[in-house]
Amino acid sequence: MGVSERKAREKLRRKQNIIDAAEDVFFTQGFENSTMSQVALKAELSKGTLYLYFKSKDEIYSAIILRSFHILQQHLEQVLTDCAALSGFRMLEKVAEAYIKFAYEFPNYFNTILDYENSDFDLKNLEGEARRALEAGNGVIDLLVNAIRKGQEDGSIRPSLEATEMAFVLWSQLTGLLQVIRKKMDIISHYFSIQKDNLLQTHLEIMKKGIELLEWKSNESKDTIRPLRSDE
Amino acid sequence: MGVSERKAREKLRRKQNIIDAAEDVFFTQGFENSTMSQVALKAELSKGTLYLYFKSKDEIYSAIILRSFHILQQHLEQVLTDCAALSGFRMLEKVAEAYIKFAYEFPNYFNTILDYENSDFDLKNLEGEARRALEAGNGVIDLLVNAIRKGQEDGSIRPSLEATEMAFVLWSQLTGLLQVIRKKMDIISHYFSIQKDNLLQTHLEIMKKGIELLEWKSNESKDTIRPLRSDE
DNA sequence: TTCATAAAATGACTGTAAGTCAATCATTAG
DNA sequence: CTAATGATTGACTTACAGTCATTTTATGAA
Repeated sequence: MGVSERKAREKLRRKQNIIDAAEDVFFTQGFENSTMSQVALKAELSKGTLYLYFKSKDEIYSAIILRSFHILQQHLEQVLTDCAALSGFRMLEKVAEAYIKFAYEFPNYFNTILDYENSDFDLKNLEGEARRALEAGNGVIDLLVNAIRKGQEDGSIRPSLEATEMAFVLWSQLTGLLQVIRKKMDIISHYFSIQKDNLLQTHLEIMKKGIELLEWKSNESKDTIRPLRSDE
Repeated sequence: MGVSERKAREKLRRKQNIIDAAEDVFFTQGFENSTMSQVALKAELSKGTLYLYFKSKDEIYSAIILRSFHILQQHLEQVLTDCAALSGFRMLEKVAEAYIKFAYEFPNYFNTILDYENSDFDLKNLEGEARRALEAGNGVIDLLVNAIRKGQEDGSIRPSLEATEMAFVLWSQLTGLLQVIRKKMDIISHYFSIQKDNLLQTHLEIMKKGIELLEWKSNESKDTIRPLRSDE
């Protein structure tokens, strides 16, 4: 008969509509300054109805976080597909660049990822949208792990570091830097004369030296002393 | 006559009492779950009185953040004093270790620093306790900048990277990693078999390779290919 | 000691927003 | 057409941040 299937589809669609409306409201006014009534108005539903689809305001936000990770994951997967011919290390560089690009092209989605990173997750917390968001985040880590493994096999990445550990470290470090840039750059630049592009450049250079594995050639020992900046 | 001086001192002391009480309440129950009435009760004052000393609940939290940065700064300064004889790079390593130690010895203060890092600061936002917290944070960065400059002068740190930029990158990266460890480690370990100590170890190894400047000796080119793990 | 003035403290009150639920409306199937 | 099931509603409850008219306490001059 297909009635229950249709119902289920409609329920899904309405859930997505609510998330769309919530994104609109939250991204415009900020999560704290937004009310469920505003979301309801935008979704053309009553406040009570929202609670038939989501347990709480936070649950809606978790659904947006889940979206953010899915979008990020799609972008990173695209990059990895496009760069399949490159070395594992080069792929990892491309992924880092893609994450940085994501942070600037989708500032609102990136902000939700930052909120996710700062939220406490304990095992009780872990159900519904929140669990799905976590697993989507883990999916992004898996992409990194694969690139790192490839790099360790093709000899472009130091094999002495365990791939999963390295993936978490790289993800956490870059997210930390992007967080400072996003949240504090405007103000910091009143105290220090630094620019976000230079911070990212510095990060990428340090990481390159930190994880890349170079073939041994005596005239290329990049770790050794040099008179001046190697840039440009 | 000294009356107004005494008044000012008493005002300061009572402000600190309120912060003490707020720490107690916020650290026990979490900021969101705490009420101003609870803080007032703990401080043995009425709710209204709190607002004579602080503009808002957030303002009290900012005062706690300020404390956190002061405590961290004191610890890092102590380490830098103790290690004055070491190379700039070794000092930087010691500072990183001290920051990690701080995160574990003062979990509540460290958590407030994480909240600070995730909070939006725009120029209007920037007054009162919040401004002081920001400047205390900048003080920590200055410590790093000095160690880096020293390392670049004594030849232990790559001179090609600008010291202030590098300080921000190092601070942001390590904070990012500590954030993931603090907020997600419990749950992540149900999906990946990783341990916090290994993540920190990996981070420190990568950073060492990334920023340390080595004297050129052909038998020490650490970046070159090697058959197996170099650990142990 | 007394009293007027100012400073500090109070807690009942207001406004706002998350979340609930009894009542209403819509859909389906017999 | 109608009963039953499911979806929707918005007035209501609860909780808390922040306010302010009133009360209490401290100060210093007479």
